[in-house]
Amino acid sequence: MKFTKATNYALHTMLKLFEASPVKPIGVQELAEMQGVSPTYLSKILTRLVKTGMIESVSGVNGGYRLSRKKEDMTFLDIIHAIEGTASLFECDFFHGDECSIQAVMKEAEEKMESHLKNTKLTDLALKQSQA
Amino acid sequence: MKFTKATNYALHTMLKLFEASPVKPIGVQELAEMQGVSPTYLSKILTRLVKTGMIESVSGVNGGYRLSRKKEDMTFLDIIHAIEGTASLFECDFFHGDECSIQAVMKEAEEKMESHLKNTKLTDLALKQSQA
DNA sequence: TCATTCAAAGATATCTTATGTCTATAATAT
DNA sequence: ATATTATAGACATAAGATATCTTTGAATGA
Repeated sequence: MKFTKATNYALHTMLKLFEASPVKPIGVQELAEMQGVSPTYLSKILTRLVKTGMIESVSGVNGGYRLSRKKEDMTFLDIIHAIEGTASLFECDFFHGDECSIQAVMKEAEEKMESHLKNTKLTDLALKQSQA
Repeated sequence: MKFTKATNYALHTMLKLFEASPVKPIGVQELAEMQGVSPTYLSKILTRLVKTGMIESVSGVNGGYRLSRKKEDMTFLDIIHAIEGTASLFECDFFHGDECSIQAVMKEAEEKMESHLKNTKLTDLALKQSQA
């Protein structure tokens, strides 16, 4: 079990967009080069962020991507869910009488992780960096 | 990102062994049938638990598997690590000046989950079931 | 209007991992 | 000895990750 590279690309791109102008979009070309990944592949990842409404895409000359929401709202969990999906990390499909007690524990554990990711926003990270 | 089915098999098997006799082993045949998985495949999974010292195997007639440690010591995290490995769930291999701040957040989140899995033992689960 | 510059979407390719099966081998009890 | 059982290794298949390439469509600037 591992987070996908796509999630890493998404997080780094979001951080970059966060630090950039909220008006002038950044082309996928530049974003991709920055991370050593092909533009078309990154674009495919970013399209998923567009669909969740976290970023906007602008076609045409001088187009690209920029944040769409208030900066303060962007949580790690939002970004991760957009890429990895929202399904539970552990699913027991055996037939038990009622709910699987093992699954209950796994779910609790997952919620601890998600809670931290939900409470951490891009803002927090930018703040951290400016302090360093 | 998902936990593997192998982890689910391992957890359920451990719970079964936990509830069973600490002396008389249970054959992989029975354990496999219980979960609708082939004996050789389950055996491959259980061998990893043997290598970490959590369970013992007994060859030959009336052989099988049984717990090897004190029941109170068995944590979810031990079992999961034995199957999934202990590597971090998120690894940023980009070149940043110092540590990647995104990775730092992800690591914290993972530790929240691991903390819960480390503090939850098979004992806790058995207790829960007897109460229900 | 027209050419250029972009993102979006679809088809396809490759590699890795998950999820097994099958067979041969070693250990053990009767 | 023989039947039973775990172990190990080779092998097979399917799914997911990680892309690339090409076409399409939208927006802009001239």
